[in-house]
Amino acid sequence: MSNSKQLNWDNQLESAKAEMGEAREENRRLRMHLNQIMKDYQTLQMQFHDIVGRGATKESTNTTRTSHQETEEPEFVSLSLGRTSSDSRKDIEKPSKGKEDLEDKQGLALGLDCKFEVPKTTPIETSLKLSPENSSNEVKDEAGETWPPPKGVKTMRSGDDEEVLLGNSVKKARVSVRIRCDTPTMNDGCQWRKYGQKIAKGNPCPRAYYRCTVAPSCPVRKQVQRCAEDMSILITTYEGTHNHPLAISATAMASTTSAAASMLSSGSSSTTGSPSTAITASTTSALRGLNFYLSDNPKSNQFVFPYSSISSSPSYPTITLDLTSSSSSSHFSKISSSFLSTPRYSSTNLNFNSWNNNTGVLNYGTQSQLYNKNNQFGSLSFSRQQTQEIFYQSFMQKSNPNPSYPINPNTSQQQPLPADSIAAATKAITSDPNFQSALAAALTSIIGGSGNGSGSDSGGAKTLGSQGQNLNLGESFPGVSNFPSIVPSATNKCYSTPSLLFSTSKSKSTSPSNGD
DNA sequence: CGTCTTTGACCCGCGC
DNA sequence: GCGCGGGTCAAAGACG
Repeated sequence: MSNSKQLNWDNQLESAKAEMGEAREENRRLRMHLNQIMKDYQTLQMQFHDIVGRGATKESTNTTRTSHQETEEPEFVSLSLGRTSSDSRKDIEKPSKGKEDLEDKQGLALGLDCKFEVPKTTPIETSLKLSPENSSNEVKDEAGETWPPPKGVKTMRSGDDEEVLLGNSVKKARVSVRIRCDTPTMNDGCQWRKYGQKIAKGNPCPRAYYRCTVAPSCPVRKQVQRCAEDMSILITTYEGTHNHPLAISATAMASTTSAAASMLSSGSSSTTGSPSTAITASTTSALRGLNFYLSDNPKSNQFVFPYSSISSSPSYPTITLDLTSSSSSSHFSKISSSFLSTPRYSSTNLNFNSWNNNTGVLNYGTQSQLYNKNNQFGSLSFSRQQTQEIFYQSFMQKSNPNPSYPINPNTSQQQPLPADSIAAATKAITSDPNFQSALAAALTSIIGGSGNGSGSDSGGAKTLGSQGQNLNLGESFPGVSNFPSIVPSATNKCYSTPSLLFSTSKSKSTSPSNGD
């Protein structure tokens, strides 16, 4: 009995080792990639700062920009809010494409470099995969109300030029984000001030109105409301484009919003309310960012929003990103599919449920298989508390795999964790809405990652500070100052876009320190 | 004391 | 024209 058992063990061990070996290699490769990406990022950042520093001659700098854009893209994308996408692509491709290409697919790049593989030339006619039913549904819910069309149509508010540019004939496009969140609002990296609250028809939950206060003239507003059917779902609707530099954590959402605006504007020309809309490359890229790397299928320019929908009511087109799922059990997969890839792949990607009991190791190892399949992040399995770090770690481990993070096959080997506890934790994660939102946020932020330098982000501390703080990755990652930030936070906080927002554990009181 | 949230009132657009 | 509903304003209160 013991013999056979041991044999069994040996076998398992061997296979595990083999897997680990593979994983290790992958790891190394990824690390290298990461390194390179970091370098690129830094370079770009520097250039970007350079440009920015030179000035606010931005208007006229367009020409200059183009030359620089290639490098500054990551940040630029965010700042330009979807208008630059097309340019951005350029740079994206620029960095050793061949290599990155791979990573691209792997999703490992996580948009650090904003590598949208958007088809270059010309706006792509992409068919948004939207479910009309959904769209109508959701939009009805949160976006159904009509926002005043301050900019394009009615009046040009101060500093709304951008919007006007985006769609003079289109009313403000809005982006609705549905996410599971316990907090009254999700931290999207911006600073908001509540200016009103109303009970909307058809929803017992009051709708709160927020205004971006990062810049006095910023036209961006958002509505926050809980879903009537599922109170755990927070629906945040954004409108407008920031007319100021954005905090790193805010860029994702911002770019999405503007991207949506542009997309919808372009789409509106064709058919409102039609499931498919013509999108410009820029839009795509931006939205992609929001979607956490939907699908990088080379074959498809298809802009896949597995859980998003577009609704173009005659005057107020809205994109709804559903980062939740109605079924609590599967909601995570939904999210994962949202940002990892198309649904068909999603299940394989984030194996929060797949715990290797035999080895007591989190399933990172299997990534080799999954990895090869679609390379979207590999398969990551986390234990709740470690998840955040793991996630983060997967980026950071570049130089020193932290033994305490089971994600690393090597380490896991050294530090087998009690399968039970981990399994339980994994389960917990899977079912923890907070984690989902945090994860989503993290991804978003990573993707949208860009200049946090503004500090506006942290400025949100006052308003949103309570909801979460950004701990600049730079802190823990000296080399990268503007790297996406990590936001350790209270368990029940939600983050929509901000950086690596990891809910749960860590220090929930990191707020004030970082931002500035 | 300053800032932010709350909340009732007001304004505006839309449908009937 | 009227009523309804959404969105915004702004005074008052709360909080740090």
